[in-house]
Amino acid sequence: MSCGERLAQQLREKGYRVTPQRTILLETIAHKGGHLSVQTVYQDARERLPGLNLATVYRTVDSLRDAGLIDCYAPGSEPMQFALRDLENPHGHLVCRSCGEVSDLDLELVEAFRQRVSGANGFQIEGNHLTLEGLCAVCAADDRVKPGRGG
Amino acid sequence: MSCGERLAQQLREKGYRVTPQRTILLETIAHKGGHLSVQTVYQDARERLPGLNLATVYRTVDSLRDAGLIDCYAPGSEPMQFALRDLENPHGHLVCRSCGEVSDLDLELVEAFRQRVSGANGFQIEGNHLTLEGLCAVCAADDRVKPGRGG
DNA sequence: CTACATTATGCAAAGATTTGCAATTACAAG
DNA sequence: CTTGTAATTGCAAATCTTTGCATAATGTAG
Repeated sequence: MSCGERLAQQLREKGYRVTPQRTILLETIAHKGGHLSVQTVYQDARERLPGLNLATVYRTVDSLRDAGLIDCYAPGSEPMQFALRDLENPHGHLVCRSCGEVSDLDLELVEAFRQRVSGANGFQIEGNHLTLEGLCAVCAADDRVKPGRGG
Repeated sequence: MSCGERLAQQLREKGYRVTPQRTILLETIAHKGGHLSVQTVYQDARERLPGLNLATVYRTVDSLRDAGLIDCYAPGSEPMQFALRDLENPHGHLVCRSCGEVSDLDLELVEAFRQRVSGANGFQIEGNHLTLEGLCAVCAADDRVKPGRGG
């Protein structure tokens, strides 16, 4: 079973229908790998399925996210991005507000926090979808980045 | 010194210029209170400053966020929302993916997590801007919400 | 108060994302 | 394989958000 087929199977198990559009989008996402934008995936997938509509890509991304196959995040004010969820090594995302760099966040670190929040508020944070904004180590060290804004 | 004046002062101290637009937007935000959308604030502020442009509101919200006067978050797929930062009681936001409810997250809970992440990745999470998605206590208890999607 | 450098605004256009609706299609059941 | 229902798609239009550029305004220094 190919990678794309396995993902389609996961999707079906979540109660979603497996359509040619979704299959091709899933294959495209898996093939490209890394952090993707809607536009990127759209243009790539369109070569194999010319009639594909942008709205479908948006809706599919939403479905894939709901199904837990991909994780989404919005780096800064740029268009949304997403990545295939890594089942071997589940992790969150840390997005640097200054340089836009996206790094991985170990889920173990999240878990303790998750439980404390759950205990205090009853709120269930989604560890896997977790995306946090802030400053990466490099930019945080750079004093110029934010303070006072007085370059 | 009025509330709006104090906020304008904070803005100036961060290196931003204080313009009529910003002043009125700040007053509007402070006056309305709670969780606001760009549209809401735009329409309200426009009554006092008819020439006000929507792009200016977007840019101002961005500046206020940078200056740390407001906190932004995007509940679900709806338009962005924001709220005046509560200096007396700094907190993050918990947004329920199911019902959209926004609740407050005690910053103390975040702090320990923040430090662990900082230690592991050198990444500095912005506690004050922190907005987390997940399921609120009510929706999490509701079994129908997500699992299997086989309602 | 005046002049200056820089930042902010308005406007219009572009880009990103969502939504309503009719036609199509996947999947389950017979 | 045929039938029926509910989910999905494409399309077009509506929303939301960002951006380029010329003009106007702020805050600083003389």
